[in-house]
Amino acid sequence: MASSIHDLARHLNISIGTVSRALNGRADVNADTRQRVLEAAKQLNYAPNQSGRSLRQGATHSIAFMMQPHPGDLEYGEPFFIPFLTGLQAGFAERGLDLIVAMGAPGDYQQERLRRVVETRRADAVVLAWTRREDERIDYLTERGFPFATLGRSRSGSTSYPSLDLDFEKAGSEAVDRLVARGHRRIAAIRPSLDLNFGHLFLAGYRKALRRHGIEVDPALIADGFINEAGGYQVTPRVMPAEDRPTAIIFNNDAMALGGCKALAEMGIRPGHDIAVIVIVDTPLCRYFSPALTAFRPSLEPMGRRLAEMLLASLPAFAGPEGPRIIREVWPLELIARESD
Amino acid sequence: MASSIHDLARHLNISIGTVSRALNGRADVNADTRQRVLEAAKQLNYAPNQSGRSLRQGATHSIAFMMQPHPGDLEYGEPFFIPFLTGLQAGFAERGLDLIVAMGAPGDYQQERLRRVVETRRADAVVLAWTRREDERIDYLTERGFPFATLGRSRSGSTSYPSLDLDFEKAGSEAVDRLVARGHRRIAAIRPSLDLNFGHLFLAGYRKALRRHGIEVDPALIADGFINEAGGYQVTPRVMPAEDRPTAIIFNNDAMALGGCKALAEMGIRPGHDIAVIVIVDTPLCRYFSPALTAFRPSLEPMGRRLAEMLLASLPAFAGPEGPRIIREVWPLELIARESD
DNA sequence: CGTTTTTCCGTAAACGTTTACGACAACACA
DNA sequence: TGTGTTGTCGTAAACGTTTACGGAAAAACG
Repeated sequence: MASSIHDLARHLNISIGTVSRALNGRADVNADTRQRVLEAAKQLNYAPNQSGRSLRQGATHSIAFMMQPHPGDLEYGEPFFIPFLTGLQAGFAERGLDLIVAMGAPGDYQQERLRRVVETRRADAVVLAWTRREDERIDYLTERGFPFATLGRSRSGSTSYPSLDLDFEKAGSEAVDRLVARGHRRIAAIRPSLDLNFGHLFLAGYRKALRRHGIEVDPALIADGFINEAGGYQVTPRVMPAEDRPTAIIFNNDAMALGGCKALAEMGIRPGHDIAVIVIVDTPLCRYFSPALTAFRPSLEPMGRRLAEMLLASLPAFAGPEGPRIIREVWPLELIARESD
Repeated sequence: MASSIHDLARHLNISIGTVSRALNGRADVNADTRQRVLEAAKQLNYAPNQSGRSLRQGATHSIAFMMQPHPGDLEYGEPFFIPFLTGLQAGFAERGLDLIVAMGAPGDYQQERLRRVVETRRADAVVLAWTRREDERIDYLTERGFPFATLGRSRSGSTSYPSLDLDFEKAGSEAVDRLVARGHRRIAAIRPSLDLNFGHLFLAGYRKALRRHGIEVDPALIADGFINEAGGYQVTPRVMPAEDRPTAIIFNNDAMALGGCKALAEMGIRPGHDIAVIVIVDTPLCRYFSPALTAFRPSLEPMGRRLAEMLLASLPAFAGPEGPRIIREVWPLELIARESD
């Protein structure tokens, strides 16, 4: 059915070795021969069998992005996703690598899927997202010596891997600054209950800024819940006591913000009127919500592209002449002022 | 580094053939031996090298989903995506198949990427989305004899492949019925300008329903544009003439609807008050938009799961004892009444 | 006990590549 | 002419599996 390198060689009356060398651009092949091989390859539309190549070279020429829908994403759709992936794939494609996104079932935290990818050598490296403070995936990969990069930092695995993260601490801090400048003193914070690292960073920034402004941190104004709309809906009322209510809320996640706003509305509290709302990571939903939510926006597509570069720079096979190096970056979030604060 | 079947065999003092047979559950291996092999495999955490397996078996054990972001998706995020993929991956995982999402750059219509996947035999079959009326990808795959299934129908490639589609014709028709029942007579329709098949189906349903109600189809009330927010924004004014304006609009796409509503708002026409709006494919954005948009909702996760089943049923290697069969289904869309109509 | 069947396992080929190695011819140089 | 160099190509091994085949031992059977 599909043509192999043997067909090509037979068709040209030369050996498969020469065909392979011609195709791979090696120097020791006559210019004429190379030309003939390339033409014949196009004509028979031959492309080397990936399994054969991988087996021989010990490299799959593909990078796996471990993607794990959270429970609730089925209704939500995770709009964060496509722009980042588009950049990531572009960054790898430039170096001839395929991006494969490896999915698991929602909620099972990838460990099993990750092991499969690594142990069956389906990819040459992996990209992790949703990093946790203590992340067993990172521990596993470092222990196994398998190359990877992360979107987000972690305390696991020291700092011996490339990582690209957003400055959630600064964003949390800036959100407080902005609210305080507008006269707010009682500011609530809502974040995911998982060990997700950005939740910790955000809260650190929030706390620091409050102290800087001489405002005492009130534990009653901090809550966490499931990282989805239902989580926000469920947990928001907890930071809205009957008396001495907060006048502002910062949500660490867009889905939680939407659920939270629903809860507020049901309590008769109008976001943007009776209470100020700021969201840390902007998505299209923040823009279309009513009132449009003030939010901090990441530049996802460039981030994807950059993380691909960073991972490749750490791999001996792809690093430049100066050798592999570990790059770690923290990117800013840009405040998009809208109507909700 | 990574352990091979040879290591395992040496460790157990048996031949690699026996190891392989034990691992693959063949009958001709002693129960004791099998037990020992399985334990040793777990202990050395051995998993068969995929490249080796694929090469020998001529099968990659993976299915490629061709995903192609449209221009504009970088801001939009395509929320359709994750729920469908989650179901798709679940359906394949049950049969031991990996789903790999093969991405290309935005806008270049996959043909190149598809060829690469097929010719380098990176997957055993592919799943196509965004089918067009005349779809060169389908032509290519049928001509090449490469197995595939589609989300959406097409006129290409006869009907010799499994396909799962939504009943856009019925939805278009029901949308008109609903609007007419509420007293509307001048109803505009906006759809994507690409040859996307669902755009044709929608319009057919729209036309049929109008005629059924004795309403003449006015070409001035039908327009098409880019399938994104900018497209909707740009094209909606064209169906809003100064006199004899439509009192309702049906959008064939959520992103276009959001852009269209923005254009309407700028013209001083309030969706849900001054004009009725219905969207054919619901996404979370329709729910959160203000006014919340009445829309037709697909059940994406079950669709993904079902399409996986259907593709597998068409493959000799996975079909049941009754042999492979081509299943084609059309699923209904459920009307979610909200505030905009 | 002899013969047949069954159970279990080892051997070796094959999948499609890439690449180290060596061979051969042509050429340059002294 | 002899020696070394360069350019080009063929040969064959190797990557890690799976599997057809055959054989030896054990079991079943008469």
